[in-house]
Amino acid sequence: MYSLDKTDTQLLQALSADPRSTFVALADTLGLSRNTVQARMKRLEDSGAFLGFDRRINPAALGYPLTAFIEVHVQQKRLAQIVIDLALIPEIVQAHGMSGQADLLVRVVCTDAADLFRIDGTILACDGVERTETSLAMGEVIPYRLTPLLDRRG
Amino acid sequence: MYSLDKTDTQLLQALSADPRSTFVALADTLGLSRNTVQARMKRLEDSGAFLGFDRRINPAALGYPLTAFIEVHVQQKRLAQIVIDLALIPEIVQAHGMSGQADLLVRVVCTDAADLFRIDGTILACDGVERTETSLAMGEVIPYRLTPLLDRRG
DNA sequence: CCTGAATAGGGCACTCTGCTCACTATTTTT
DNA sequence: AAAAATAGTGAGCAGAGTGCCCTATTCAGG
Repeated sequence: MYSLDKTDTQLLQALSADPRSTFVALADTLGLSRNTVQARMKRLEDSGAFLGFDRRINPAALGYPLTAFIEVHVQQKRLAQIVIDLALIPEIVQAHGMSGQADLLVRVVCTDAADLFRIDGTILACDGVERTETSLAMGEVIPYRLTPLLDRRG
Repeated sequence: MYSLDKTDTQLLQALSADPRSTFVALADTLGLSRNTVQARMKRLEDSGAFLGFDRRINPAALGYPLTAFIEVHVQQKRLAQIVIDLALIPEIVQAHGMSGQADLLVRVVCTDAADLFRIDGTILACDGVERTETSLAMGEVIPYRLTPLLDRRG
């Protein structure tokens, strides 16, 4: 496994600060040549340091202003099938398999409280799902970030 | 508030399929002129349909292969200060304020179980934090997606 | 019937990209 | 110590994409 050196970290920092910035701009910022930046970026991509590109879409713009997290308790041996069933529910935007109280942590978006109630029902209706616990997200008090981790590497 | 029409939805679909695709490519795919695509994208940007750009970085590449979710119960009137304190912990990559069982749902990354234990301790040490419940994420069984929602508008 | 919005098509200067090549340091291997 | 791999630099070039401009056409609503 490839491990990042200081220059790589600086690259990632610069990219976090401005994900749109071009190779030319990065080279300029870090005082490297464009070739070097390009080579390192390619290496980072190949090594899997990037999960990909993203133009993040606001669910609210799509008409789903509410986000909720639903803990799902299931019959564990049916887990695989349940995941397949859940994947069919469009309002589920993400799900993690968990080790802990719940078996699954599901993130859903919805139009309003009634919609959330309906989605919860749909989840409960899946064969093998035993119980759910719903929590409405009031806000993202710490928006997703990796900057502090990058900064610590100096 | 601007509401998306069919063409906008198709644009977002095409972008979800390939976030890197250029205006030229989008115009080509949808059978529109480049000017139209550019105009619509600008409108979408201005209307807040995009949350921004992202070159997603793999925390594992940074040396944090583990992800966990920690439910945090707090003295509610100290919530604001607690959020500030939590924001100082670099391993916290995201946090939501919740209405439900817990007051906060915190997402952390860590190097190993011992590291998670330490981070949990740091959270508990914050003034006003009463209790935490930690769950280790075993995997992202449904990766973040908005495609099904977009497709439904078809 | 007229107006305004959306779209299309053309054009132009500029930047970025992907690629290649030659040259220089630095480090590793033999 | 000599040879070889590795990383970086600087230059150049063709192609693609962008941002911006202007104009013509279509079409729905007043």
